[in-house]
Amino acid sequence: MQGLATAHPNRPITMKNHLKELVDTTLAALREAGELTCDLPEGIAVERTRDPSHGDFAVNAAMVLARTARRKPRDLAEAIVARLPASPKVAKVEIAGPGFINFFMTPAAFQAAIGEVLEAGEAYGRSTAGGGRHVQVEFVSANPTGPLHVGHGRGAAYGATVADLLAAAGFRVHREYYVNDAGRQMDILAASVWLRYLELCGETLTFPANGYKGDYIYDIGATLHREHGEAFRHPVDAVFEGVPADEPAGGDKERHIDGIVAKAKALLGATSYRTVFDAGLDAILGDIRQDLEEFGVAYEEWFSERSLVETGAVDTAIERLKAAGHVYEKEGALWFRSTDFGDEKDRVVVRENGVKTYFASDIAYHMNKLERGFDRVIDVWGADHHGYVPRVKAALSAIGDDPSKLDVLLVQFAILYRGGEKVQMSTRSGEFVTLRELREEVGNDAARFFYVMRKCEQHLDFDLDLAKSQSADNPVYYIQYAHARVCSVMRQLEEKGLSFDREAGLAEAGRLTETHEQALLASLAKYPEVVEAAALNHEPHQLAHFLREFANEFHTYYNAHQFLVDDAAVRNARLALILAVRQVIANGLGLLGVSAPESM
RNA sequence: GCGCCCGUAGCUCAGCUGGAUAGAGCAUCGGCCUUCUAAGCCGAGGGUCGCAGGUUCGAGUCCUGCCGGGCGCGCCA
Repeated sequence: MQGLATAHPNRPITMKNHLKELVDTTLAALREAGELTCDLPEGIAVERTRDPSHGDFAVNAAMVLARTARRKPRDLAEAIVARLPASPKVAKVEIAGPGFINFFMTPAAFQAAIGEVLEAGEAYGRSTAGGGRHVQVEFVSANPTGPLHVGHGRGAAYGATVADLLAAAGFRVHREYYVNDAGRQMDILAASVWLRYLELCGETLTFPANGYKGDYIYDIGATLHREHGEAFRHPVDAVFEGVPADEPAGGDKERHIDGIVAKAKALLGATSYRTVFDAGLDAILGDIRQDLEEFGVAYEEWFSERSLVETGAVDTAIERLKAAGHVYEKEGALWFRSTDFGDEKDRVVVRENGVKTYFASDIAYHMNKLERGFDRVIDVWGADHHGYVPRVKAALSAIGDDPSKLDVLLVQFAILYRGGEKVQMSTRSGEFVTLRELREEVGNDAARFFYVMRKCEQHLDFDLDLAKSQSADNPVYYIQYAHARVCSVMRQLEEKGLSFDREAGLAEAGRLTETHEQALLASLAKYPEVVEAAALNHEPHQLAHFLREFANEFHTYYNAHQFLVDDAAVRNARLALILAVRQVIANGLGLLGVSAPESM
């Protein structure tokens, strides 16, 4: 009853993989015997059937082989079935339709899942598909110029879940946040903080149109004022003297803000400027870290862009592009000829004014990633950055790295709805909906779940009312409720003075003959396949959908049958089953970053 | 104009990388609580998979061309 010798006690092989092995063995045997002379084409797969009358699994090998082997699918199917090794898990094999080989699994094969789940516990669903390969997942990486908003939230939930799924699938995962702590936007932040600070010192000024206007800038300015007094105070006249006019005054807001940044650096001097700069960076980055931590999102590394600049990595990257002959000068700027690698236009790496572009840092960063020896590098970006993918891959190609090691996963926008109406978000006025506000409104569990409910390339309609509702309509509560119900049954067991014997339950698994029970057993066995597929395809929504359906199967069972029955054999078997259900729900929700409450 | 993503039931979406008769939830209508939590369950109706071609044993899925929606096309990040 324990399956084949290939099964590891703690890492039970899935039924699907078991059948795949049987088929592979058979095909190899056929070739050795000379019955099959052609090579094996791609696409031979074991699939779950949709219709139970077709068995539990189907293999398409005969149809896929038909053309290259120049034989009729049904003849091939018969040849395969004739050589198929016997398995205690397989009850019956049939050839059907155009040449499908349908497998009917034994009840014992399904019942074994309960023991496997309870034995593995939290580890159930983990696999070694990743083979310990080292994969980096970089996600969120929002500029530390303000709090995370709801758009970042989706990237956070998605990236964290993809990372956790990959870890569950046997990859070594390195989660990383790229901190853009260098560059113009950060200088603008520092200038914004400084101006608010000057206001607190008593200066009166017109705040730049292009400055950061959020309330948090005041807070940082206030902290600065509290800790350093008037050490950084300069008269406004000196600050604005010679600075190009701002946009509302008929000027250019970009030139205006750049002028103020230059003044800040000049008036404050390097050391003081750095203090102001760091006050902004540290406050905002600290806030982001705390926000993500509270959201259940953890990182192995916070990688500093500034460190790339300071170690000369950016210069090295440009030198490598130059040495490879893919750089030229035009109109005073230094260009990377990315069109040689499929990009639609060439890109500037060093501007006319001598300042390196963000893209230059990013080339250095991705070079650095591959140098660190990751087998795969995954970037999770907002979909509005999709135009950026070709140029990064072009840069990797240009310096002789392998661009296929980089996967960029593009996450579409999340649109919030409240009362059926779109929630307006405008970053311009500084009045955006922050991730923290969202978490406070709907809770971490609903936020994490809703964010990954859809494929990443699908626009997400985030219904705030639904996320908050405590009803069956809300998939999060629906799934959590299934978990809580099992816990409740176990509490009732004690209150009623009844006993539960797990070993007896496993031994009596043959008593689980109801259709509801068989559906649950099949789902228990399917769960590891779902985790693996969700991980390899970077599709957390597959797991979310599975859990919704799985919870439905449980609620149906709950309503149809009593678990705490007098017949001890049946009771033990049913309780063992629902404990396994509880374990799978807890494991699945855990991978999604959602809690599994014991009572609701 | 060019590029990327999306188009499946009234609404929101799945569809396991090309398989067998296209599925859920919501909404609508009709049932189920003296029994382990009704935060639940059961049933019914609802479809030209945007349109037109093509590839093959087989297409919602792959290719081409249109149509519609979103996003992007800076010496910004």
